[in-house]
Amino acid sequence: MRLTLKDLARELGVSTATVSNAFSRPDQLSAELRERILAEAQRLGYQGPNATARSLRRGRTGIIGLILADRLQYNFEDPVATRFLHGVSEVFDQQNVNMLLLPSRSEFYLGQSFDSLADGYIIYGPPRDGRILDKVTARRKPSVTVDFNLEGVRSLNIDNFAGAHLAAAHGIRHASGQIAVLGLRLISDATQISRVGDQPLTTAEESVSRRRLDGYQAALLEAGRELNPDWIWNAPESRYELGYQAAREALLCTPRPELLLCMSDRLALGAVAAAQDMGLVIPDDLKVIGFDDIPTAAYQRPALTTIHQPQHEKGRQAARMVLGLNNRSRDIVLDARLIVRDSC
Amino acid sequence: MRLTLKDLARELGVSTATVSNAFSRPDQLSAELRERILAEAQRLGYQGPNATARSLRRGRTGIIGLILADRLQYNFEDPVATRFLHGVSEVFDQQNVNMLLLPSRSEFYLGQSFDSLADGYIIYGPPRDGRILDKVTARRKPSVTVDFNLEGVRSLNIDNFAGAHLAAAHGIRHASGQIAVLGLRLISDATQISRVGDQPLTTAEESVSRRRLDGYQAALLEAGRELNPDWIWNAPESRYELGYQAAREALLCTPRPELLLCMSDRLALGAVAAAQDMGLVIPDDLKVIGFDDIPTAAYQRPALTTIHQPQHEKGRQAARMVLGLNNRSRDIVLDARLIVRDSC
DNA sequence: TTGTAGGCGTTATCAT
DNA sequence: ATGATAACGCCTACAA
Repeated sequence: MRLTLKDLARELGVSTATVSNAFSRPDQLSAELRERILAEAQRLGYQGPNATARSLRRGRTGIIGLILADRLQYNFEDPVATRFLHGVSEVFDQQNVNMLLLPSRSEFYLGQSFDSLADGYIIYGPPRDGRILDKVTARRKPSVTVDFNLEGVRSLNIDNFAGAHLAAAHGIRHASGQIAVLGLRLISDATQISRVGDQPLTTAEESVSRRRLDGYQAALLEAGRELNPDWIWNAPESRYELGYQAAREALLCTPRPELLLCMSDRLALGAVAAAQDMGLVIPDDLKVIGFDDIPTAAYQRPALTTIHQPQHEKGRQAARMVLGLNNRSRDIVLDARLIVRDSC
Repeated sequence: MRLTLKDLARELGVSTATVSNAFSRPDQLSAELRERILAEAQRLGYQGPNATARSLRRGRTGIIGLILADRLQYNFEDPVATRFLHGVSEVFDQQNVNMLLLPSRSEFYLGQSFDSLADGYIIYGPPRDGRILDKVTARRKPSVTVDFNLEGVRSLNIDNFAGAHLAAAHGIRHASGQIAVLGLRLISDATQISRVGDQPLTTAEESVSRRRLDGYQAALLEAGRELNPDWIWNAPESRYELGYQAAREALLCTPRPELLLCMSDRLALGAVAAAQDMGLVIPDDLKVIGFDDIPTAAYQRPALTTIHQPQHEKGRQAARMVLGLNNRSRDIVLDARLIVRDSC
């Protein structure tokens, strides 16, 4: 059987309170007694207070939950997510906080409700199932939404509208012909590439991508140009292959687009490959602008012109917000900036 | 004040047991009553059983701890680690298991002992502080060590010796001149690049890298050649810049090495860049072989010849082992294989 | 099918 | 400085 604090107390002939103090509040007992207790614990193989019991009693666990919009694995695959997590973990590391990774599969929350284990939540992207959000907000624990907004919860975003605006404005300065957009999650529940046309789009509140689209459109409008929904493609996920596929479709249309505005670098990199495989030269025959500024965007030849968003810093900020280390502003919006390289 | 199961029971005029069953064991009560309870819970804003209390009572949490050898952030940065986590999370996703990421900072375990929260552990790489391992093994929970071995704990490794042997054997078939090794964590507590010389090395038990070194040496010996410790450089971490720096040092020596055996692809990619910056042409002037086969190794020009290790599969296996889904063999060793590309 | 009650292992409060 | 004791919120025999 497992040793408990009580066993140890009995063995030593002291009270459980004292043993507890020996581990958790050294100032409450004499150094000498504490020493004796710790030594005995060591000898008997007692590993310290049971974390579950302690959490129950104390009302907190030292764990922050990260609710990830996508499948868990996606977040280890996509450099955008990875860099965000990297930033979060940097702060958690410093603060001795544990990170519980929670996918947003609804079975999880609706059934098991492990969620109450965490002292707070970072919600990275809008969960597919909205009921999860209800659950989290009902807990009234410190929470931060990232890349979307939720009534009554602090949020952290980049300025997607402005970023997209920069991209489009730069793009049309260099391309006068047809423009196509490779969008990301513009349509709920899509599972494959599709031309947007008259399908209903997500709203600006719930989606980063929609705000990017609005940014593109505003810039075009200001230049007296227009973006027909038929020239917008939607990808359900930010993946190279989907970018390749969508770009291929777009580039086979007439008139062939001269500018591709892509809502992620991974889509853009796929698009570049597709163009090259069709014998097009970038940026001469086709200009491509990405979004995110992932590391590969800079390595790639031609290097990708894109919008930089500070993912790592975003992660750090999110962590600081949820831990209450950042009590200044309520909502935070970080800047996005244009990085001009070779593709446009 | 927070609602508890008891409050809900009182409100409804039923027993706490019934309410508990409504949430956790639907078959124990009439569908009708359950419905009523759930509805009332919804109405009052009761979010389901408190996870901490439930865990205390049940003795398990549905959480698996991942003890990461390095700083937490390193694991989101290094593609080798990332792909491993990706594999783990794939299985956890399916099995409705939560993943608690634990860095191996000792303060954590020695003081707070949050560790007992987990139902089991995957220990990815040897923690810097060995006492952590004592703590974990003392808990007697299902555990798996990855990339190292620990008495009494199931382990998962790739065949590092064989992999390195393949690399070296291939290398000397194409290069007859001087050979240099860019090693990884061959020396404990190193914090920067250093030439190994007569510094003491880690043992084969505790380190992947040492087994790789043995593999290199065995292959060279079989070919009647030798590897002088003066031609081995050590990097404390697998990073591009360290590879660059070490390679630069090595390539400035006389005779200039013709073959670089690198213990990670990131080191190798840095080495390639260093060589190119020195005006060397790969593979004509210098041959480079990496280890890991990270995605970039294939993209890069010249594409990197390297040893493939199935990181994703390794993650899946580790997850299956710790969850007891894999009751066949005790220890597992996965194959590594040579991928010949352009750099050698 | 539903209710009663003891205990999971701690820690905080209040005595002594 | 140390001890006694009552929670923390839930689950599960067992009884009804």
